Amino acid sequence: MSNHAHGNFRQVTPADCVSCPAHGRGLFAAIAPAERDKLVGAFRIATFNPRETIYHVGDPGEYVFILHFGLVKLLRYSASGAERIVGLARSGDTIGLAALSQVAYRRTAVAMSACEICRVPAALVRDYNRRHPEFMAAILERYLASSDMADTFLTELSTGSAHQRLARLLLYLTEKHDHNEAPLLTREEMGALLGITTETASRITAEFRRGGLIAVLGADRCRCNTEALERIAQGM
Amino acid sequence: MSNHAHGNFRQVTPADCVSCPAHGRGLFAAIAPAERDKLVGAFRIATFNPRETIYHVGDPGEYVFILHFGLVKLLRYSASGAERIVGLARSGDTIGLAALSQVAYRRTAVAMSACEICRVPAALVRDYNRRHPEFMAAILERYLASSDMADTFLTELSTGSAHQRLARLLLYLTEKHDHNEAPLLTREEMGALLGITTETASRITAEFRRGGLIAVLGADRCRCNTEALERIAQGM
DNA sequence: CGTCATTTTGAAGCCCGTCAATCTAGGTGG
DNA sequence: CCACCTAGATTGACGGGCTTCAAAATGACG
Repeated sequence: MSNHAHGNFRQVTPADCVSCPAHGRGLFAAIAPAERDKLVGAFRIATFNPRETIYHVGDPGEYVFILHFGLVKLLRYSASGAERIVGLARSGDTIGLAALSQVAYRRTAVAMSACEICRVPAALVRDYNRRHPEFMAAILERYLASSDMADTFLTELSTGSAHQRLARLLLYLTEKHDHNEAPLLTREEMGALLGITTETASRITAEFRRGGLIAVLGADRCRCNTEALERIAQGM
Repeated sequence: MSNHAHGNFRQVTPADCVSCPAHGRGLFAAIAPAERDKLVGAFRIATFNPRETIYHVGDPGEYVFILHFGLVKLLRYSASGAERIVGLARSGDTIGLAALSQVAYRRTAVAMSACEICRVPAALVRDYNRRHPEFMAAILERYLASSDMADTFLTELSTGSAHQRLARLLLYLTEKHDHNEAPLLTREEMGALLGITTETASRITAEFRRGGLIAVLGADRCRCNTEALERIAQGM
């Protein structure tokens, strides 16, 4: 199964939660540590390299995943086989919520960078919620966040000119980082995210770089001129 | 408040649930009738005319709404004020789920046709779930459906040529009706849904009509040649 | 150094956005 | 009853932005 093909899954101890990169932000952020310590025995931590699949559309939904660090893309495939990115997950985000409804995953989740995730059995979440109904608030909060992101994708990243879309994407990716840094996606990923071709993504990225709107730092990071990108995002 | 500006809200009795157009499909479809009868006293049924607002983005989320019949659009406004339709609701669908998280509505819900809705206090749903944790499954199912729709909007209705998008939209609207009928949207609504201009929506609609791909029935209904539209949707 | 994937750039064509005019239908008041 | 008004739909003309197809450049890696 593709969700077992990669990542070294190791057991989780209460100590892991204390030092967790997503501490205070994950699905279980709000529950009492003593309660959480009773659950973590069933958790597993795993790392993924770029391009590795965390779960695949159609896989039976047995786990939800809490992203500790890294960037994950959520994919749907069109009838023609082309992939479209319908969501992104970052540190603290929970993915695979469909597992809570005991159905197969609706999307494919693929690491875009080095990632660490915490794998939680969906049955355990359902059972815990049965005994602590107030936990539903935490679950609904995740779904609300995912619904919000979908709206952002539709309003910000799927409308306007290609220049505007790419500017908005860079600003979106900058949000969660310091010093106006953002992960630099491949041109193909930009295309799949924005509904444009790889060539157009490349052309505009190169243009932004020449114009000093972005500065490439490493192989996969860049620094953004947010003020200038903001102007482009708004169509000026 | 815009969600009180329209619609005649009237009390609900158990008898209403028996004859409910969304019977067997609404949020409370799975619970025991005896249990439901204890809740319905707090429900309110209302009707809305086209263009009337059910709730507005920013309104405090106090209710979830179960759509009995009709078509509702869910809107987000871009920074420039242009409206983008990020979702549609049809018979049996539940809207306003953000209310369960005790936050303001994230979208605006507007009737596109004559609608009847059942208004349910969010506090009542949260309370019922506290006493019957297994009810969470029904709630998660609604969120999953809304997530699925968002993915469809991104993959089917925001990619490909304008011809493809409009064909896919007509097929999507046909799904829930007999005899290949579909509600006929205004050109402006088509544009807001597909990320194209009103003029383009008009041009292609007229083209489809001339080509016999759709036949206008009344002011707001049409019959679709699904086989031909299917071919266009796939890019032939 | 050679290979392969990715990125960049070029050239041509078309789809769609923009601006504008015309047409249609429904509603109102004289 | 009809002239008038208005909102929405339709159609035209034009230009530009994006896609498509193609080739060259870059860079990672054995």
